[in-house]
Amino acid sequence: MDSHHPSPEYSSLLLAGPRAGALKQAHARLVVTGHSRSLPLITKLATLAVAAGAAPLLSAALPFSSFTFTAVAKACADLSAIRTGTAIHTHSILLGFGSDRFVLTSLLVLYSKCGQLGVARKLFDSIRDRSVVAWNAMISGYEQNGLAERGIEVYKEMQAAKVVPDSMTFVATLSACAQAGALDLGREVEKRIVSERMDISVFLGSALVNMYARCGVVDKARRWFDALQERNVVTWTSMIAGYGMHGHGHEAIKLFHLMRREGPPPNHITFIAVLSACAHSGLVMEGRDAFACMKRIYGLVPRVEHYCSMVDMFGRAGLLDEAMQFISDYMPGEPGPEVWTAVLGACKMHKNFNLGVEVAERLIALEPENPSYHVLLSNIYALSGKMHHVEKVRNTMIKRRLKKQIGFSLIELGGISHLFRMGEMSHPQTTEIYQYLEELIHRISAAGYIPETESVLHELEEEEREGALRYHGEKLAVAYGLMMSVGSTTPIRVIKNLRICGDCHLAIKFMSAVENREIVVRDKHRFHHFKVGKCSCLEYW
DNA sequence: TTAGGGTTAG
Repeated sequence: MDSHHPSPEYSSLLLAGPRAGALKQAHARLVVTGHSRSLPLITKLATLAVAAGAAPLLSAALPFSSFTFTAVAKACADLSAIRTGTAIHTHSILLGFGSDRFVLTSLLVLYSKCGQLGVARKLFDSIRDRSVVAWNAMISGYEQNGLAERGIEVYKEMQAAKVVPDSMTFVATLSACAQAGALDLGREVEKRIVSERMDISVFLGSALVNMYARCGVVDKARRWFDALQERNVVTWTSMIAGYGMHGHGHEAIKLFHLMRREGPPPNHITFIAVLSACAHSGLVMEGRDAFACMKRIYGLVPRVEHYCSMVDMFGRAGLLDEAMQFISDYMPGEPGPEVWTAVLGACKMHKNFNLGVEVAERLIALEPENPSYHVLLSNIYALSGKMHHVEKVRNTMIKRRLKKQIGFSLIELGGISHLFRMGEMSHPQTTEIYQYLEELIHRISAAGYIPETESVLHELEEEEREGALRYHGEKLAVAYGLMMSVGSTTPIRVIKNLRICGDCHLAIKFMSAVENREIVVRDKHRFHHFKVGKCSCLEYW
């Protein structure tokens, strides 16, 4: 600025003088005309503001920079303060930072942490010359919000755009693969990491262990675990959880003991993994021990998840009385729906209908609009043969317009995912698939398979009841996988978004035997490894 | 000097 010829802005400040109201107007003018970052102008403004006794004006007048916005946006993201964050976003545009890529990336993160993926994606698309950081933030944004497939798409777009990935790209993408069960892509990423001789940080190492564990290749996960230079609590927890998820409870406990001897101290999440592993393998004594040492040795106060796991463990083992006792003796406060769901699961498993109905009704009273509780109640009624009650629950659901989640199964062949809903007809090879499935059902029936008709009663929609069992998505997906790989020995891998039903579980056991193929199904919560007519879950699901 | 990361389960 030429001090001999004051600019109009400078003049307007002089004109305003030490008067708060006039200074506010002058400041607004600076902002609007884009001079709010001019140090001489701001200094003059500050001097006059102090003279006017209007110091609070000052903080608002401090010069803004991209640093200000990234710092504040990050703070908002950490606090999930979306309202303040949105205000910051507006300010950044008004003050001329609307296309700053640092600011835009930090806002992208803010919106994705607050679950607003649509806005995050718009910001991402608006960034010119996106840095690798922006790409990574978008991939992990989708992944963290449960939209792993979208994250994978972004990774593929990134490859197509020839952006050079860094280790964080791989960490985020591996996490997306783990969530989506995209083993093929996970392996591809692993190949890149290895061939580029990338430094395997503890983050990247944990991501690899986690990917293999959650994609159903536990031994490969363990090989990575053993090969890592550095392991932290997350690495250990991923591996233990991996064992638990696959029904290898003893391995999980063994690793947990090793961790206690020579690893980092376990945390809350480690204990959830350990307790769940015990619950799914019938290791009640080991679970009790773990729960006790959690408080006594590690000073960790059990949370509702831990209580749930304990109840779940007792329940699965058929110790319903102990489960109820545990709730009343140990759980502080009123037990919430999570705990009752665990009890209900046990009632269903061990055919304790009276307690089951009581608990289900209690759950519906707690959350009347939650469709899954109605489904559970109807399952209990169906199991106990009270068909008129099943019908009643069904009618309630229709009246309240409660829909249960639509199930689907995925199978990945040659890097392409094929999706099957129940009775799926849109696949180009539909006719062949159904024909193959029919033959398969014929052969497993000859081997002794009898459909579990009670499962069909769980289906609440009218159209689903018509021969529904026969054409569940998982059966179609498995049939497709088998049909497309006759003569091969590689396992068939299917991912399902809900829990597998009893009938499909039985049918796939038979399929694994008559086709002599290993079939791996990942359902909403666990893995089922079917091999020569047996499943790794040992019916503990 | 600014922006991005790995874990549980129902």
